[in-house]
Amino acid sequence: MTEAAADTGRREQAKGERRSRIVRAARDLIRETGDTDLSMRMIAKRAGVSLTTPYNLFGSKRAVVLAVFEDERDFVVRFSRLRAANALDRIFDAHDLAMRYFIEDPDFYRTLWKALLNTQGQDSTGLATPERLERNRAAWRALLEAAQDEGLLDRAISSDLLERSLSSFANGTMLAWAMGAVSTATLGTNTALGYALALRGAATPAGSAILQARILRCQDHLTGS
Amino acid sequence: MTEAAADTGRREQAKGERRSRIVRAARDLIRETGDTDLSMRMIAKRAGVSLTTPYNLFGSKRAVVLAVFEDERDFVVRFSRLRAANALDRIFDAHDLAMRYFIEDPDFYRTLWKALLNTQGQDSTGLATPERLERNRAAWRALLEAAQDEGLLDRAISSDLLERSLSSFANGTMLAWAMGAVSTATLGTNTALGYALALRGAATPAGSAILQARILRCQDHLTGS
DNA sequence: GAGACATTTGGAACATGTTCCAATTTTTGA
DNA sequence: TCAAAAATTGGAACATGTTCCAAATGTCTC
Repeated sequence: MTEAAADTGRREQAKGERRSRIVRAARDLIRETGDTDLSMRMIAKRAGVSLTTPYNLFGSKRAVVLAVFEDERDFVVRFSRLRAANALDRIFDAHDLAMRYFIEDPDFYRTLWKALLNTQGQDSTGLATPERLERNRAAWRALLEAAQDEGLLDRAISSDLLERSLSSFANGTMLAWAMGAVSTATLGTNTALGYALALRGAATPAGSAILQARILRCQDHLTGS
Repeated sequence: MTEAAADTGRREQAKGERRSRIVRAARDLIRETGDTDLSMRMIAKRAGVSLTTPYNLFGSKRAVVLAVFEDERDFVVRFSRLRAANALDRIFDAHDLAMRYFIEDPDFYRTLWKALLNTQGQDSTGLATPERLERNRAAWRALLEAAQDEGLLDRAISSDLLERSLSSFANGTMLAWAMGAVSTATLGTNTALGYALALRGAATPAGSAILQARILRCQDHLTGS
């Protein structure tokens, strides 16, 4: 009996097996039928389990979809590889990294988003698992603090609150996108513009110049051809 | 037969009567039972109409809720009465005006928001009627352009895009609030901070000073006691 | 007033998310 | 090996949003 037997017992292992089969079934169904026909009964049938099993393992349809979302999207691990010259550019590289998912597979992620917005129950756990959320926030805060260290962002403005603002802005744009008010083509530039504006509101003179250039570039891209 | 008889016929009048009875019933139900028990069958019973009538008149439950929302909330008409010294302060006064609804009646509006987020159908008409949306946007744009005229915001940055950014930010924060990630107590300051950051990203040096003060004030309010 | 028209009505129906239950299978611990 | 514990299973049930239908009710035009 090993020391880590507690979470590797046959029972837990089978549970994990079923769990991932359900997530995979949900993902494949969204990929294939895009939005329509994503019912718990179908997911269960596809995963080869009973209808009640997903409820035992996840609790609700929303939780299943959330698991699909988090299974697909873990870009934070790639943050360390960003190599842009200054911290502000690294922030926008990270932003590109995050957006790429949505832009390259819009139908899939739009469906996911819309499903996550359905919070008729009283749980409403937000758009990510608490742990995942905290990891993401910490990664973004690190980027912001690097920009402060490089003298591009004002130290007087809390990196925590700034991160919160950027995140709210991103979610607002994603919401507009999920509802069809923002096209996939302009999604990336739209959020980049918002990031640049908010960051410039917290920038030192040195950072402000860099960000102004980016703002104007985004603007050209959105208004010009 | 009067000149405006076309839309005042007995038939249309009765329709409008039923329409407003349904909206009123939905509003009262949300007010009384807060979130739970807002079903089409209940709305219909309360309004004294058949279950199919709301579908004839509005099309979906979401459309009924949207009608409740717009019936309650038309703050734009009060914009003209804002009398703050400079255009930037007027923007924040307008923001306060908009937020007051949510802060003074959080349960009601949270329920409304959550219902509007449910877009399982393929219509997904956004968070407001197109006409209403355009009116709101125009009002905000006017405020932003006034700030440009007063030399507080940079003319090089499009008021249209800036408005879009502010609106996305507000929606993102409202989303977090509707999902419980942001408390009602901090909702106003949270959105104000985001507005101040984004606006400062588009400000002239004169405007920048005003906004920096506001940013620090918001920050104190959010972090301090 | 009479017929043509438009709407509402009641009711049933469907697919959905979710919960409950007793019966069954699988895993665990001695 | 065997009994106890834990989980899945099948099935039914409930409330929901939504749609369909024939019958009834109202309104308009002549």
